[in-house]
Amino acid sequence: MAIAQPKTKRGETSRAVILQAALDLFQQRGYDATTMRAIAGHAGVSLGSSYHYFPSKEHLVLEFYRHTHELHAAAIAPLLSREKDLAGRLRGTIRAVVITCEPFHTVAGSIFSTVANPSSPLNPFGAAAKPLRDEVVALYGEVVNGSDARIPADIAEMLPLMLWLYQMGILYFWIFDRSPGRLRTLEVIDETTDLIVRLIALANVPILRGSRKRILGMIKNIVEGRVS
Amino acid sequence: MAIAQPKTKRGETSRAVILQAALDLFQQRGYDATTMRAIAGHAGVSLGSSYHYFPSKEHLVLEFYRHTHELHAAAIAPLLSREKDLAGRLRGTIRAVVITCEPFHTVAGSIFSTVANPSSPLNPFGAAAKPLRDEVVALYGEVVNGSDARIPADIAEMLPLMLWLYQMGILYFWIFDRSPGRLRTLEVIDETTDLIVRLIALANVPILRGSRKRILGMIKNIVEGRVS
DNA sequence: GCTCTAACTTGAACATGTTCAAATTAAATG
DNA sequence: CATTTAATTTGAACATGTTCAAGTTAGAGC
Repeated sequence: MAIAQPKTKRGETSRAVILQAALDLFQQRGYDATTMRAIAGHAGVSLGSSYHYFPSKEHLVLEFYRHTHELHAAAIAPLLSREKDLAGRLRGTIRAVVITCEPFHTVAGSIFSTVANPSSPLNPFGAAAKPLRDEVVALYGEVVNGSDARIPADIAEMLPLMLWLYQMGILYFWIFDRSPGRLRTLEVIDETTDLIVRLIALANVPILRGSRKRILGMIKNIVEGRVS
Repeated sequence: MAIAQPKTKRGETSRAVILQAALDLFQQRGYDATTMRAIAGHAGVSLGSSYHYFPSKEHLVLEFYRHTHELHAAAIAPLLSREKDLAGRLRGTIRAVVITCEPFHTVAGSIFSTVANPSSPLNPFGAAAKPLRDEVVALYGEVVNGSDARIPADIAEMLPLMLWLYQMGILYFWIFDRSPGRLRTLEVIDETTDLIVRLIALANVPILRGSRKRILGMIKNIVEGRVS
């Protein structure tokens, strides 16, 4: 059940070659059409060997996610060091998510369901996904903190986590998007990022103070029980 | 692939007995632990016979949902004819959802993932789920329209659909909720329903007019491409 | 170089969702 | 009642994720 970390050169090679085969096949054929036997076959190892390094097919998906996250982080590095406007940073970051994931669009649907499953070890709120989740949330922390926007402290505290959630929402929309070039998703991104920045600015309006406090308090309360 | 409607007394009986066995076993053992062979066995029919009436195990889940929806609708009927306050109607309705679903809490997790899968015929945004989805949205229409709240027309138009989405969000929270008596979910319901009503009232504040129009326009735009 | 142990590898076996061609049943038709 | 036809039922067969006991390999300790 526990993931066996390779303790040998040979083991490392095996793990790497299995993972690479899995990534290739997922991308080529999609999640469902990629059998564990095919992965093992392409990797040149036996079926049982794959299970030595990856306790289940789902665990290979987690690596898949890590892979796309690294692509994404690399893609937005220039933007984050150049752009200071919050809306620009946010829009660029989220656009880069769907652009990075575009080659995996056909895969994404079936993967999403395994990930949304609360009883799956991979679900985004669970323990196994924590390291990756923390990385993504930290990335949004950088998006927020590197901007010249002046954001109230109580909002700034929760914002990265909420943007991570927002990103998942966009991805879910993107999965369904059949428009050419995924234009509809890009439109929605432009509109929502603008809106988010606008709402943050509005949060200081006196009449909204009360609701703002309540919303933030509630989110904090909710988050503590789940993503901790 | 297409669902075979029974055309005989005998066929109707078979379908009913299979469905009943499935509902029982799902509730007793959960989705994953209930095998198609067990369902067939308990129903006293052969494995192949089950597939004659239900193209897949997932299709049995849809019937499970319909079942809980009917329980829910019956449970809130008295409330809807008595209570006129929007917050009260909303709170009571959503509370009734989680209370109705409580016996299925252990099942719900694994079911959720099959339903969230965009490639599944059962995903809430898809065609197969439309009849049931329409019923639920209509129910929220009744929650809204039967209240004495004065709601701007543009909001009233979208509100039932958004409340349906809100209900799904609550259910997703509820699935994770391990607190005794599922108290945390009930708390969140109380807070969020209040908040929703408050935000609807705030939507008329002049400074929010612009954002309100944009948000509603965007939601309308999004919804048209998916839940149509 | 030999031995021993832990790491690694293997493939058969199992469980379960799904398919399908053949057998059976029931009802309509004459 | 006999025949025909469509509906229904069946269980074997298949694909695939997963497990596991047994075999193989490589490196540490001497």
